[in-house]
Amino acid sequence: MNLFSEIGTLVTDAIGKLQTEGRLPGELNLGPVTVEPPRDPAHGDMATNAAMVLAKPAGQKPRDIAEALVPHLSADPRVAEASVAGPGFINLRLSGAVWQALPAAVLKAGEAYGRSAMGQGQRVNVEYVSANPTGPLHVGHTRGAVFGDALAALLDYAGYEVTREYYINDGGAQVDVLARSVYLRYLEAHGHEVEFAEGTYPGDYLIAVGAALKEEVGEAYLDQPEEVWLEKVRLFATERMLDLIREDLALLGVKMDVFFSEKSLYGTGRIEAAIESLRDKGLIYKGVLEPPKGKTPEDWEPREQTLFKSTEYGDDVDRPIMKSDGAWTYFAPDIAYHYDKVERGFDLLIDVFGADHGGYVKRMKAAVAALSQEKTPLDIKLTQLVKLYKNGEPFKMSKRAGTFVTLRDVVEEVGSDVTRFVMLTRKNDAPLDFDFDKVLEQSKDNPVFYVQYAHARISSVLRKAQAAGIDVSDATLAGIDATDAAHPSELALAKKLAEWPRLVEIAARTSEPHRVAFYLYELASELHALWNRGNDEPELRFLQEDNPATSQSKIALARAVSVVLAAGLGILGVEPAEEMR
RNA sequence: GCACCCGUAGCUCAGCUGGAUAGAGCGCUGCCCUCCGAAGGCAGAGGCCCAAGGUUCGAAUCCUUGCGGGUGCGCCA
Repeated sequence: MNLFSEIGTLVTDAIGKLQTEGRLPGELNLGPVTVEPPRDPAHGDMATNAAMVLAKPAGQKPRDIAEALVPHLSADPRVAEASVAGPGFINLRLSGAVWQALPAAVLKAGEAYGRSAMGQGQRVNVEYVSANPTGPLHVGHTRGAVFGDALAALLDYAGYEVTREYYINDGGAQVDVLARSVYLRYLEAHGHEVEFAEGTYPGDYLIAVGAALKEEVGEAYLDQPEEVWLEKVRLFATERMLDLIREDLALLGVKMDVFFSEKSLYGTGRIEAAIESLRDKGLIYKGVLEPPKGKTPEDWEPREQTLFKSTEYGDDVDRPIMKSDGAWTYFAPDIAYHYDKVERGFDLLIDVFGADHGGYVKRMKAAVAALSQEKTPLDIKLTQLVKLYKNGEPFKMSKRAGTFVTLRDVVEEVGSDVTRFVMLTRKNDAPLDFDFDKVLEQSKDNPVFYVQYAHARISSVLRKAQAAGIDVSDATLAGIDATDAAHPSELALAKKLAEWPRLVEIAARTSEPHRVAFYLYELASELHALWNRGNDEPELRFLQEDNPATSQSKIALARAVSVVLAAGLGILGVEPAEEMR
């Protein structure tokens, strides 16, 4: 049930009629024809650009085509008025009956109102977070987690089959550093004095891991060389860190379908297989790269490395996959990992990276294009930095001292719902200011509160109606036309509801969950406007104590609003509030 | 130096695969609770959409160049 696509069909049908009449050429691309809400509500309920985009291919004036379409459009009972305006827009005003039937239709569909078949069950893999398993998640990861999770939910809602995936970087040198750091904590647990040198992780969160290691192995690793304990401690520590990360994600309500281990790619021939696949395409060679311009590393010297010819697929320079000492670079297992994703048969891959990985985008796309013979598209979404504030003052964190603001810090301070909603009220590629005090403010400039408040108000109406003995169950309301909700403010609300399915498709197509958050804010705003009018005009209140039938009619509209609010909040991963405290 | 992202109201930001007179919140000005659903609502002021070219019937949106800000740039992950 999507009013805009229904009217869209009406428009294309009308064009079809003109074609059979010979009034328009038979071969026309209807792709650019859109039906959308006009910017100015005075223009009507919907507007189509059909006449303008068909003018050139049809070799006719836009206004002439529009005039010819109008009679076919106004013949439909849903259309109250069709008129030509401006350069050739056709403005449509829909009959009151259409709007009055909408709430019931929403309630019949329930949470599924707004779900779309756009994705056609295509399989999408969304990879997000993928933080190194060397410590707890921090604020930056939080934004990636929230964004990726909402994007996944949005795509699911839009009809895609979504896999949520986390890539564990447990194969590189950083997990050795972790192991050595834990070993120091282990020594400490045995009462030794230790010092955290450069290149180790001094964070307190490893104290417990060191103690747990002592618990596990006793004195076995004391005074032993690295060869004895490194691998075992690494395993032990990464396991613990993953548990920690899983707990952190759970705090936000994020659940992954797949945790994919980088280590599983080593020693199994899988990296080699992926590289071979590239070699077969003539994309692997040995060579020496130019030093990077502008910021040349101190110790630069030309060395021969094994390179991937990523420039073939739009990258700026070819990228090393093997170091001069013969070990793989980080890029090699990444290629193998994406090769695996391609092989698993996904129709679309999405990676969510932090902005600091922006330089990685081109080479990754090049790799996937080469590995899949340009059949599997890879979309990479970057999430920009989060700046923390407290009382308007920037919140400093020191990574060197190992004290950084963690996901847990944030969620424990403001809660999962607020964290998620706030982080989704900004485009992913725009930096985000996160003020611990502002996000908890109970006022209009706090969108979380504002949207929750709207939902809570409707819940309150439902409770009061029930207490007054009025049947306001969804089943009953779904059979009631909102004929007693025909005031302009009420119609405005119904019209906003009609936009929901359309918005879902736009948001999914652009992979921009923030659009959902903004829509919810607008919908809440319409609700509050109507609600407040009830102060001055009691006949606009949802609950009319002395008239159960009218109440049901109006409450059907209100309930439809809360259904959509709940559906939208569901995509964002936020629990709708039944009452405000 | 190169690549990517960004530049919209005093501030923070939306802006629909290009569409009509560019929107919201904050701040500012004025108004709305003797009773009723004010954690709210209504109205107003405030714009060279960074600049200059180009494409188009039509550009904040697409292309080119310049300016300004952020991020990143071999054998780290």
